[in-house]
Amino acid sequence: MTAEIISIPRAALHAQVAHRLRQMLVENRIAPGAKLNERELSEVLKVSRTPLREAIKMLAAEGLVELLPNRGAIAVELLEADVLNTFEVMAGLEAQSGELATQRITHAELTEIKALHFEMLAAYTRRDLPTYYRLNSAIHSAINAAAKNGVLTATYRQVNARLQALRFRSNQDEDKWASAVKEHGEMINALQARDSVAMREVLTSHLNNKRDVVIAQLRAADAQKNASLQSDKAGLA
Amino acid sequence: MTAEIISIPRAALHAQVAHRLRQMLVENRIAPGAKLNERELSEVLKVSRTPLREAIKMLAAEGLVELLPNRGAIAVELLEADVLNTFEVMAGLEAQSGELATQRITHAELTEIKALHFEMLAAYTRRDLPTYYRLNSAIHSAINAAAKNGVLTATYRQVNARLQALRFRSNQDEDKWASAVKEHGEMINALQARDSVAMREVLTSHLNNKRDVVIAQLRAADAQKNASLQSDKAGLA
DNA sequence: TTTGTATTTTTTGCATACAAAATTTAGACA
DNA sequence: TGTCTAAATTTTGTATGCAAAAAATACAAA
Repeated sequence: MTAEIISIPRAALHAQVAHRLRQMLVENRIAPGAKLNERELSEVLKVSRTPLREAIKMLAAEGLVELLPNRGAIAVELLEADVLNTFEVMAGLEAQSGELATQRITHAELTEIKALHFEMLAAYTRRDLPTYYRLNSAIHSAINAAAKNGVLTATYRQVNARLQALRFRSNQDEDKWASAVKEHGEMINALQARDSVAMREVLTSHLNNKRDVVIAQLRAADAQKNASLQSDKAGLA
Repeated sequence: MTAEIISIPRAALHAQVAHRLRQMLVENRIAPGAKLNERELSEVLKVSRTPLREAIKMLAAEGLVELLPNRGAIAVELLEADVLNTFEVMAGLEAQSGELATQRITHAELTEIKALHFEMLAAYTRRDLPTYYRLNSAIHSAINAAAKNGVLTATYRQVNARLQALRFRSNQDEDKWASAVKEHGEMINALQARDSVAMREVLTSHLNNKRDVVIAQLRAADAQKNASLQSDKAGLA
């Protein structure tokens, strides 16, 4: 008797590589604007260049890297304008997800989202940022899933992927954090009341607030960087 | 003096191949569900399998083909549910484009859209379907461009690409066509009045109507196919 | 005929090899 | 020292080769 059928034919190499690269990009282990050297990466990931290149092409189609003719690929660099644009689209997608979710969510789904919400409140109370983030994005995904539209989910995932790289280096401002939690409460209420207008509104402003937090962080990081560049220069002079 | 820099380094092979495959998929020259045989395609396109495979991976990331582990790629088959989902997302994206366009459109852009609209009316009057379609999609693209959000444009293009394959085999019902034209007039008015609420509404219902037309065509085509299968069976019996 | 199985053929997936382009380095000259 | 040019090196892009998996075929048994 063969034990449970061996297979589970683990993902093809190019898919594995794409996954790992995606992770590296999102975690900023590959800096924005940095070149993806094929020989180097193929050594690190221990695969030949063929599946590596296939993976890079997928990431290019996803918008995570940019292809320069005869010069390989670089990790995309998100200028402030890009971030604003991305959040604008995300706001639209989340608003639509929420709106549809109020119409299509099942009792079980709503129950689960409420449970996640309480878990998130616990993480918030403990100021446990990693857990908070995890639950936060789980809730947003659950709302999206409740909209019962696979195309919307795929689109949402793809657009959101670009922002992950930014979110990674973020620690919250207390006031903003408090309002984000409050907004989440309002989402639950709107969902429960099946109030699609309210849902759209709260999600739109929620995303706008997220956008403001991220932009503020970006600017702070930029100022930091410029300051240190300045002091370097002074040191050299 | 070097004459103008020779370059124009025409797109890399994998990009050309991706372009041609995209076209073949959209024009239904590769049937939905059909397998993409690598050897065969590489002979037809006169390239080796390497850039071909890279192109296929890009199309997979774009959602135009599906990758089956160890079994290559197949052209995605859009079930009715997928079509509905795609139109739902497109409606959201178009509504957002229109809304933003009312806020950001320039005088020159509006003027050009009006001109395109009149050209489209001419094509409609002549019942020149191909020209009508071309102008129709030019107008929608122009509205999208007026929203001044590159991420929105990219997302719009990608989601829309899936539908192109369907639109291709469509000839209009007279009444539906008339209302589509009327809705386009309302768009122009809303844009001119910078009325974002009206713009959102007209685009949403415009897309819903498009959806209904496409679904009706799909069902008609399906019925046709089933009928002919039935008669084949009868012929054999 | 159908069904199951073994064998052949085809096809995919990955690695390697080679060509072309870009980058870097070295050297000549001012 | 600085700058331009040319050779060397590196890197990307494409083709080819080989192994493993899937599909097709042939054949035996019910």
